[in-house]
Amino acid sequence: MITITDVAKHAGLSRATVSRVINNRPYVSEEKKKLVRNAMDKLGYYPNSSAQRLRNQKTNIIGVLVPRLTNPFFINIIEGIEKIAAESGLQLLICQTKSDKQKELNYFTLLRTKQVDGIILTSLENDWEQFSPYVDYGPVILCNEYYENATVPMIRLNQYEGSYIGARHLIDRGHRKIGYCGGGSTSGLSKDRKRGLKKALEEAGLSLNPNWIFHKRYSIEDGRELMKEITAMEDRPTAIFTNSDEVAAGIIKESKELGLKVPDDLAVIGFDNQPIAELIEPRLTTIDQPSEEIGEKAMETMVAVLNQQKIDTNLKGLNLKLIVRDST
Amino acid sequence: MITITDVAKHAGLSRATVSRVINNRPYVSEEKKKLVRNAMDKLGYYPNSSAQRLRNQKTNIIGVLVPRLTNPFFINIIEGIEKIAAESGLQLLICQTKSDKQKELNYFTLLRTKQVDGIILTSLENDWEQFSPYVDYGPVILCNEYYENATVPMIRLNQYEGSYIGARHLIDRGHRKIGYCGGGSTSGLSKDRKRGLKKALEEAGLSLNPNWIFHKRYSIEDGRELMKEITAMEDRPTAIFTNSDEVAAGIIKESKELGLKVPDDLAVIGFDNQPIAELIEPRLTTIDQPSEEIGEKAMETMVAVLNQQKIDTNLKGLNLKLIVRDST
DNA sequence: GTGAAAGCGCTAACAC
DNA sequence: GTGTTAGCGCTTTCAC
Repeated sequence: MITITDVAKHAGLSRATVSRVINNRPYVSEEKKKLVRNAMDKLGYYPNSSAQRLRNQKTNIIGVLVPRLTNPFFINIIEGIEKIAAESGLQLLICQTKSDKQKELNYFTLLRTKQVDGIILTSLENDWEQFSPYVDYGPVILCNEYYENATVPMIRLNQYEGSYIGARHLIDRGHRKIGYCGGGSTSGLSKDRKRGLKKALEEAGLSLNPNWIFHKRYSIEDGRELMKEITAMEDRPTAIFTNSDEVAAGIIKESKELGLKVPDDLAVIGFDNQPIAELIEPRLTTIDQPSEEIGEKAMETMVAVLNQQKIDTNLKGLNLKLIVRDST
Repeated sequence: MITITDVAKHAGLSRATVSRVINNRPYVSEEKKKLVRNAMDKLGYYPNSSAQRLRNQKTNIIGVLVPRLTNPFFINIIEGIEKIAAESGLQLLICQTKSDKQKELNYFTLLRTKQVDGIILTSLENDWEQFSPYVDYGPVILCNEYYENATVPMIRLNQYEGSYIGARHLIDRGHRKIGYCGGGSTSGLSKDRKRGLKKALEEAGLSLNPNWIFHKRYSIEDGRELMKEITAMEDRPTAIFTNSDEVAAGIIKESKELGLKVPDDLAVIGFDNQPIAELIEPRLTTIDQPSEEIGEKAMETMVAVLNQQKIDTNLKGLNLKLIVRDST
């Protein structure tokens, strides 16, 4: 392996000077700079990042926790994060929690072992109480998910509003028996979505039937199962509000096998506005989330925090948009 | 920050002994082991990985290059890679090349700056000639894509066969005017897919019409554009063989807007067997690829290489399977 | 079994 | 402007 010492020798200079050139530090004459550059080229020198990291006590890597890579919504967030990261010369370490509490917590050792300079969380499995002790080991930022009482910066969407306009849409379409398929965790997002729905129902003099509340459904397959469950009920909702386009797509797919018509027999509203929402038939009415945008904001915030800038921890949420298509 | 020195002091022992305990080395008495463990717990000590990496001259990180994270096929490969990586105590650094030649090449600096111990490539933008000089900087393994003349281990699928059975299926259905939408790069995969198609055509006394060959289409949007192009032709194919379910889905979607019937006006065959293939209507006939499996094999090979085991560079390809649904 | 000491490759005071 | 030197936190001879 070629080291800085080799380059120094080859250029007839000291390691300090070579280091200055590598890091674009001032106080090096053009002449010596050229000498160093030549030596580096000739020897094919590349600085050893482990050594740099040990010396500088930072890695320039940010850990990004997502539930799973199969969900386009999180890929979009990553896209936004990556864009800003690249601009700031930071790398990403992408970690799948698989929606597992323990895995999520374990990834905080990245911070403790100094493998990353900070962590961005896009989903939350644990309660804030579980997290809070880990937050001392380095900057942590929440992106998408949030807690009311967390003390770290949170980049969030206006889930309460989003859920409200979705529910209103169903009510305006004449539905009075509305089911809900949502997270059911203790996070702010999860609570706010349910709150928004309830608010809309209440305003219309309706209430949320406990039999029509379904938790922890994420995938297309989950959606299909859910549809089977619903079909088996005596008293069925006429519309269902879901937490993701995947679940909604599963419901629609299964409804066809079951010989039921969407939206006539069951109206379905998704969440995310993924590509699949356009592809499936009937096309999915859904709530569009500016996912890439929150990714960008989260990373910008991380950069600010790493630069010791003070920032507001609880930023106001961005707005969501209802996309009306054919499933409602 | 708590260092090994702190732990040593606290336990009243030397740093060497602490290090032995951390790394489960023999020749430490149970008594002292306990002393060290207690000190580590009490102080909340975690070893600094930059220091470990510098000292050990390895990172235990493998770089994985994929074109983009939005493609489920590559996510599946990653899933397989990750499974074996976890078992071997290795971490993954996932990198998107965005199908950019330069970006792909740039990621090899990860190897040169010792940020990763090895690289797994799942797609190829550059020719083998471009790559070969970089291969000296550390272990490189090809997974999915391959070159005939490459000197690195290659985990591959039997693309020639896969393409052949797909084309045969189309021919058996009575099609004589078959279009092809494929990579068009110099990689073995790209060449073999075209070869398999040509072989099937030849056997049936047909040939590939140059007007019906389309390159570099990857996304749903690309598929829609492609369908528009095809529709605008005077002499149109009656069936099209695509390189991915996304493109195929785009074709189907657009055909509906255009008022054309799949498969009657145009039969479409996909590649990958992604979730979308089941969801879209008509459901997609496609070639199933054991993507997770090649990911696993690739990582197993990487582990073997890192352990200095000799391995065969050009392993025989795994077989592909035709899934017949409604689009053909 | 245990410890002292050297050194992985790099950067940054500090001296000149 | 440039070089000398110390040290980031860790592991591993080598001596005892």
